[in-house]
Amino acid sequence: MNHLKHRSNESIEDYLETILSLQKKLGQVRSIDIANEMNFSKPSVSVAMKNLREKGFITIDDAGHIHLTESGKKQAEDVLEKHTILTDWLVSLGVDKEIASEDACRMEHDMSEETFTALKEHILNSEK
Amino acid sequence: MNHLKHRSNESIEDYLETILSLQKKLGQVRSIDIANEMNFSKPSVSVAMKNLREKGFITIDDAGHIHLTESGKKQAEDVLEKHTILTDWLVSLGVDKEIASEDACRMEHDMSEETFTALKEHILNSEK
DNA sequence: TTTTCCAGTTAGGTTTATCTAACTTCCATT
DNA sequence: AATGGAAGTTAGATAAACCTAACTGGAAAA
Repeated sequence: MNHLKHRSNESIEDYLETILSLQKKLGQVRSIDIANEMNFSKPSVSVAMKNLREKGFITIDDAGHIHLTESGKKQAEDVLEKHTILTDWLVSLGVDKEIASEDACRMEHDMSEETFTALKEHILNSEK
Repeated sequence: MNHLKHRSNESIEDYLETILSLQKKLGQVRSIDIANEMNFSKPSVSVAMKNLREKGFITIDDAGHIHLTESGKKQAEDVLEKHTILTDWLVSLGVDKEIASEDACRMEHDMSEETFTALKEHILNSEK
């Protein structure tokens, strides 16, 4: 058992994923939309957005609309892909959709690339 | 996407799992053994053990040996089972053993009972 | 017997990510 | 023009889980 690596940026990944998801759903994204979606307070999101901006994952325009940068978008897409694939797969195993999504939301941050690749391969083979 | 439930007692589960695992490996378990195994400082473990004791998951005898209570043992066994099954399964998908164990160590806290049951079922069916 | 070492504890500090309260700004309505 | 509401920010609090430094207490070694 190894207890070294630990959820370095789960919070960041969650925000980026939510931004991308809201972008698809609403067309544009403001802090308040994120707060509503994630059930966080406005200040929490405000501070988190400042952090994401400083890390170069998003920009915020004069209207307060949030845009993913290249690196932000890449990370968001990675996480969202994991979320989607995990959820669909769990549902295909018979897990309730709601629960599958909740579990995926946590597992998506914990899987190494290697494990994710192997899982995708496995799903592909199972479909045949 | 649901952002409500969040890793309530991952730390506790990790400690309980380690205690059970060390119990099997060493026969008896002291705080220092846990600190060494998990690469945590002595004070961190000391405080965590106080917490586990207060929650009724362990007892500590005069010699400083740590024993799981019924409820502690049950939870430890649950987590350890998840760890083992997840690791074995990932390995069977071609994931490197070391990485599989690391990923399992994190994912084991993320899966609902429902998901875990479905996964076990799936593994069973795949073996046929 | 004295010293040294090891296990454990206490005190206090750090980081992360949340919260509430209270403020600012701006826009829209009256 | 004044008021009210919505979005965002700032300040300060909190909780969890780790850390280091420094202490205690007992057992083994000198």
